[in-house]
Amino acid sequence: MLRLVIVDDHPIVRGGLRDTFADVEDIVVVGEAGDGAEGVDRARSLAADVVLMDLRMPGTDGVAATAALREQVPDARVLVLTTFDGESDVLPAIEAGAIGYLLKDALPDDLIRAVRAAGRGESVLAPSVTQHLMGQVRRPGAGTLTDREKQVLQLVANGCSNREAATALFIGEASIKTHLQHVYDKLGVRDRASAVAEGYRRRLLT
Amino acid sequence: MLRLVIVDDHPIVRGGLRDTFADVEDIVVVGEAGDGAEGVDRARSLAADVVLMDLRMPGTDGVAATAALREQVPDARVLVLTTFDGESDVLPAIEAGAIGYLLKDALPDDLIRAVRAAGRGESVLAPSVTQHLMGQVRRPGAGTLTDREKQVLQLVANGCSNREAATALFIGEASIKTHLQHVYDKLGVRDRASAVAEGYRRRLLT
DNA sequence: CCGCGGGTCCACCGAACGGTGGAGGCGCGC
DNA sequence: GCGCGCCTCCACCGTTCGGTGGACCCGCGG
Repeated sequence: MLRLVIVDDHPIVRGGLRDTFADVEDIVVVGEAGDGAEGVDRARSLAADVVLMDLRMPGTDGVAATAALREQVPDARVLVLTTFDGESDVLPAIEAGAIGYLLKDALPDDLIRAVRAAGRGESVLAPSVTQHLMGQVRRPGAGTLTDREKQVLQLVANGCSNREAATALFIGEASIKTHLQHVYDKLGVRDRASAVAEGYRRRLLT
Repeated sequence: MLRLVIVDDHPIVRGGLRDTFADVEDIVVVGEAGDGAEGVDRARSLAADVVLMDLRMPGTDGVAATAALREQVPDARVLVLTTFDGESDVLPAIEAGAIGYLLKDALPDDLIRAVRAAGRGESVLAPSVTQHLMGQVRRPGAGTLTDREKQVLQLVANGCSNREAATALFIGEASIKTHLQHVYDKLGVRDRASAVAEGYRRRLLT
């Protein structure tokens, strides 16, 4: 029997999750919490096996709570369940010790399977998260942009369209597009805006 | 008679500028330099009235050279002449003490007029630069994004399309577009990528 | 010598974005 | 009560972007 604690600031969401596990024989929801700090308390006092953790919450957020849990309740597995695959949340959450990362658009069955997997110490990631994570891990050789790619990204950050960047570097627009595609692949993003964001996060841009 | 010094790392560009001023009666090009440090020396030893300064150069760049000039040769006016309106260069250059900021696509006549204006201590800015600068100065009330606008920008930085951001905030796609338009206006940019860049530069994003 | 990575370029397509000019609702302060 | 800022939403349009699957050239090193 897996003892599950739900941490989410929305009562509606908590209700939905409780329902999801209501008639699952091997899982019992032993507690709930509306913010991170409360979640850590509940998980400890109720000896949770698995904690379903939302990330964006008022007060102590999910990442901080996850880190605290790993320290204070090492036996509890944290399964992140968040609304959007804000790529920026994935790494912090996993670094903080989350064992899995699902999106709230997951099917109930998937969620149940993921909780069981978490209970066994296995990792379950949403597909899009997996992809993003691979982009990160693929670092050796892939996390590093070539000089040209950095140049192009910098120009894009400075407001250049592809055409303008092409003029700036005295090359064709097609080459800019190719470079940007490579940048997207290496940074694990799908558009120029988030590529710029990643560029700043990784201190590639000024 | 205005004594002009040209600082640019490209000999071709220097040649073109020399030609531009060749038959201007009230301006004489008294010296050239290929990098910032050299430019400061020349401007001092040749008693320059105006220094045409490129920004991107190997070694001492234009911003550093401008700052050095303001200190060592306070009588010399620095007129920045750079290739692209990389918005990121405008503020540093002006903070460093440049009196004007032109783009290299300026017409020769505009350039000549700008040098004369610089000699008189007047400021000349390229139109797009002016706009960007106003976006900066318009800070009281305009440099500050509303909470909603910051939320939208953060989502965009995290890789959301307009549609995804709309779903995330439980509002319509049209509202996202409106918010983004306001963000563009306030930050003085024209697309989401450079909005994200500005967001990081102004420490609005994480 | 040949592979490989980096840089350059091509064509095509659907989708997304940016620009414009509106509109209404809400809360706040004067 | 009225104005104003903020948030929400609409339609239309041209442009740009992203995705795909190639292609060639060059320099370096095995």
